[in-house]
Amino acid sequence: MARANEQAAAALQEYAELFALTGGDAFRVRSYQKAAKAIAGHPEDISATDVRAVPGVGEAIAKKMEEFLQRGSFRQLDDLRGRVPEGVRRLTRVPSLGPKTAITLFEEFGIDSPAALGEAIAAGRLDGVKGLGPKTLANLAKGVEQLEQSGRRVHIGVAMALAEQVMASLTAERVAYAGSLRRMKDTIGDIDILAVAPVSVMEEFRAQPYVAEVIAAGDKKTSVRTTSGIQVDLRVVPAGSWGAAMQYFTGSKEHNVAIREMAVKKGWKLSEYGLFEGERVIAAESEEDIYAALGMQFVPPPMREDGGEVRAALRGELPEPVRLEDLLGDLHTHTDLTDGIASLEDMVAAAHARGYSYYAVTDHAPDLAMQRMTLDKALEQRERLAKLQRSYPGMRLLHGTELNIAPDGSVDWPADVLREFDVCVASVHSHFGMPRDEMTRRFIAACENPYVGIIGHPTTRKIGKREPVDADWDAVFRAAARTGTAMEIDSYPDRSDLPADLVRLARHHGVKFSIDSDSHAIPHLAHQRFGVGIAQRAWLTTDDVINTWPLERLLAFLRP
DNA sequence: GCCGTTTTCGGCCCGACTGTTTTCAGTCG
Repeated sequence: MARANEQAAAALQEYAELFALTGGDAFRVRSYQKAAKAIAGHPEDISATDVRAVPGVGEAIAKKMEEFLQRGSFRQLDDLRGRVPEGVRRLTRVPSLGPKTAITLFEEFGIDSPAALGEAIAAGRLDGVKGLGPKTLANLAKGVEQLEQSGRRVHIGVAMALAEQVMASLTAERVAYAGSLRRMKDTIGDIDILAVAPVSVMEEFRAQPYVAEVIAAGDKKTSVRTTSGIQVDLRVVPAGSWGAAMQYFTGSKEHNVAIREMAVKKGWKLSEYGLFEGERVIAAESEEDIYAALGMQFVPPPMREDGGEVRAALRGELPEPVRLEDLLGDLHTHTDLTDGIASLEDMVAAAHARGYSYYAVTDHAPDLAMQRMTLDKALEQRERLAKLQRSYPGMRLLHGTELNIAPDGSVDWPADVLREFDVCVASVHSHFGMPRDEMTRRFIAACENPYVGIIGHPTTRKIGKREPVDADWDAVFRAAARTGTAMEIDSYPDRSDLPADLVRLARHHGVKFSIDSDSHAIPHLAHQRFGVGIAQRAWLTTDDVINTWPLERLLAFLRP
């Protein structure tokens, strides 16, 4: 995805939020949001083409975007930023707190941040206020607490985009990211970048426009806080110690402790500069050399969590984790027939360009009323897909649907409709707060539907925004294994759902998985790499992942 | 602010849930 698109879309999205907070017309807010979404998902770089070509962008938004491309902001955005404190914007991050309440809290009570809201509630300053009863206040207090707990961590999509931007901005012989980002954790606290470069790279780094504050500036390490609030550490390392430095700074700390203990037992010393026997260098230039010298298999970064990988690697029993290139297709994607922004034809063309053997289109079904889906529309799409199939002899197009799992576990359509789809993904989209036992029954009922092949984004969490639902996952996974229902690893980075610990648990029960992008735009197709990271963290092999399987095996699995 | 086999103004994805209210506002997907 072009960086200019992302940044321009983020500015427009921010403007939409601020516009709503200042009481702006709701339809205009929606226009801005819609345009922001379309720009972010537009395959062409808007700094190189006319932004008016993006659907939902008219003259007024185009002017704003052109000004943004010129100078990194636009006048109306500057105005509103000056009028609304940053903390008031963060108020709307509190679940169930929207723009109307946020602006009231600010204007009438001077509450200008989630923390201030927490204090006001605790002090009883909002008791008896019209529209804010005791339950609402209790909910808001809980929401504030959740928000504070999630801290400054960001999801991997945000961190990866920033890391790639930083790496592209530096002049270096060699540059890479390490740390929890390289281990593909779903949330990232700060970003570690390693470089082989002259010391002048530090000055170049500090002068970048994304740097808001320099925290520490030295020859070997520079730390900055970026404009997005994320800390980035840049370390310059000697070329000869590259592997040792990557190994050391990738972590995890626990993994490194285990590795270093092994080195000590052999009378050696492992540091960020290399593996040494006294003064003699045993290995330092590559990570592979270091692991080999220690008599163990190379451990892929996502598996470096001291979760048994050291022992397995010493015995040569480390499984070969699934790789991005093992995926033969994507089984959960959307088009503009529901809430995607790209047409069926464009999505399929983009999927073909990625070299897939098969590709499923799974737009929403009628129970999600806002999507205005009907059976007629679905059948019409099936015909279009069948016609399109003729143009793609090497890629099998699968007609699927993303069903909605109702509170009782039922889905949108009866059996005679479901059986005609190639792929039925079923997901929870509402009633997130059901009690644990009811939620468990809900998932089990969905698994027991013979036509449901995949449970989509099972926990429904959104990182930093919505907590996972509560269910007895052991019971759900047992049902999934028994009924041959795959659990999805939804690769959309703010979902990252299932998370790795639950994937491990599910695998233990014998569950299979589908690593899907849940794409709503062409650039989202590439998000599968994040799902592969989750799968690697959970030690999944190709045998565990149904969309690495050849078409015939996949279809046999999905068929009731 | 965008858009048009509704064509330059008047619509704009619709419905449900929650907590508040006594008929509704705000939020969410």
